[in-house]
Amino acid sequence: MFDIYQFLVHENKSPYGKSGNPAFGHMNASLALRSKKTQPPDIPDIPTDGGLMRSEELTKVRALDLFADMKEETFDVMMAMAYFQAFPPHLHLITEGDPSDFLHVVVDGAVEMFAHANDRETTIYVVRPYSTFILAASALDAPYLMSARTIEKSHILMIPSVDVRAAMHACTAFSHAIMAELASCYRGVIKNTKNLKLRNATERLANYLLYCNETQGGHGVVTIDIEKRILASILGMSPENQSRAFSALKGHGVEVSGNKVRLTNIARLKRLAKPSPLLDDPGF
Amino acid sequence: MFDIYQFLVHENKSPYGKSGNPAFGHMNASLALRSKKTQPPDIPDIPTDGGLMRSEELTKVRALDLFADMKEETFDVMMAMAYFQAFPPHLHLITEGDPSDFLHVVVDGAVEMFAHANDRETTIYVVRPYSTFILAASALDAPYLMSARTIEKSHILMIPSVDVRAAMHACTAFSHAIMAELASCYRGVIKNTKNLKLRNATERLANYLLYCNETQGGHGVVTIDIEKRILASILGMSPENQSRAFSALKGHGVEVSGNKVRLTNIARLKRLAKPSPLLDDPGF
DNA sequence: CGGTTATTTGAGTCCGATCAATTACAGTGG
DNA sequence: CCACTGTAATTGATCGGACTCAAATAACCG
Repeated sequence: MFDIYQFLVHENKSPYGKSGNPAFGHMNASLALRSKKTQPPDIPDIPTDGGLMRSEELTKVRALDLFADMKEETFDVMMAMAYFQAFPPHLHLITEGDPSDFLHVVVDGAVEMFAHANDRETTIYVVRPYSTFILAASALDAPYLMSARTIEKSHILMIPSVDVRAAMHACTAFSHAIMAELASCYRGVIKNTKNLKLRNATERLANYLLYCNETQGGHGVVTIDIEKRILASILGMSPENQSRAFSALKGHGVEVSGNKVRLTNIARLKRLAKPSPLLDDPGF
Repeated sequence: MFDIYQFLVHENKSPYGKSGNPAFGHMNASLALRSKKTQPPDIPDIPTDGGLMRSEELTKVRALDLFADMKEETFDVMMAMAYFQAFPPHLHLITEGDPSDFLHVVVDGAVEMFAHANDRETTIYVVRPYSTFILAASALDAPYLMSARTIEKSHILMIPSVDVRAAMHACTAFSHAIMAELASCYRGVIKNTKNLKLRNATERLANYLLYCNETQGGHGVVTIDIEKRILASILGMSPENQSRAFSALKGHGVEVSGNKVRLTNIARLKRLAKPSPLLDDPGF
């Protein structure tokens, strides 16, 4: 299902966003070769453990909506062209403007999608397993509109875009699945836009907490599973402002300590947040 | 080609947006029946002139990227199910949350797409001929995420979503075209998001003017072909603020009078606007 | 021409960003 | 185990961009 909270955007001028391990922060990903077809850039001085997915992982990838209905043969041919690779945290994976050589599937870890203009940086969304990113660019053979970096140590499956397009022509079910995925992504970004423009910072944070509560069992105990700095980015505010938004929510049944949040009065919080399926529900 | 300036968003609390002919402003569209299959809502007390497209119009529709490669037969079958309808200005066409019964093709006029939340209204984008709207919802059989109203008297072709989906299953070329269109739309909204978040109001206006200049011959004479109020909405600012942004641009080679704008120093304006293909170029 | 709507201009306010400084925290190495 | 280091998070103070409200002017339309 599609998740709008992966599609919230933030202008980020602060120096925070550019941190990371200086040994990796500004390098491109190294890629262990596993196929003959497309040659990925090979930078051998970064430790990696490229190789085969475990069968459990492959099963989960196969089960993605995007691939679930693919013909066996098409899937196998496409996967034979793919690379599976481990990346350290804070590694720059792709750069906006570059040609979209690969469709990426996050199998483990987390990847931050972001963009630049002027001298500002914006986090667009965060991708977690199991899901794909830059499908649109791959499908159109167009340049990336966003850059990507790992947040944590991550395992990523990289399928050459040419092979994705070949598979799409070979298998109707796959092309329909791509279509559905893109439609869903489109709607996600539209919802994100509505969220950003129709709600203020505090309302956005409140809705995010309510959304987390839903996905985490609905018991009023929420764990924020990304850095607050990135969450602020995702929710479209500065870290300082987010801190103040949390304070503002204390009067509405929200208790924060570190990355744990307790919602003690969900009805009250909803009165403030006014959640709407046309804005918040994935898959609506 | 895809146009990001149809995908700029604005929070609009002002009463301006809700104006229009009071006789039509809050009614749903009436539709003259032309086919047996899907029954559109029929509100006969609004004058309409539903009927057949002129062959020139049909040719233009057929030439859309979305339909150009369709099999003759599939196209004809689908079009036999469609309605062609004239609507007066400021007529409310569709409402967010409603099921997406039709794919709309604007053949003449202009349609404003907008959305609500809390008590605010946001204009998402404007559709002009020849192009479609709410393809994503039609393809997924999902509810509309946006509402739509005519800006001017408009001629709109309405194709029942069920027939769009049937055609998509009957014709691979069509499903691929839908896929490409959705990918392009997705990228447009991402660009819009970047535009909104990485540029301030004045920069957004400056880039819009540069974009208009490109599409209108590049001679430094630009006509703004929508109400300034709606443009402000499209560019993500209040009308008042837009007025001030125009003033701010006077020092950068911009002369405004009514809806005519002269760009007397394009290099200077570009220095301010910093246009980027990853943000401004349709089809990039 | 008169009435309506759109645009502009001005004044004041507020939300959120920025700057600066402190506190909290995680990882590192002694 | 505890300083040391660097980053994240919070807090306070200030600033600025954009919104709101109000009113005047301009454009539009019947």
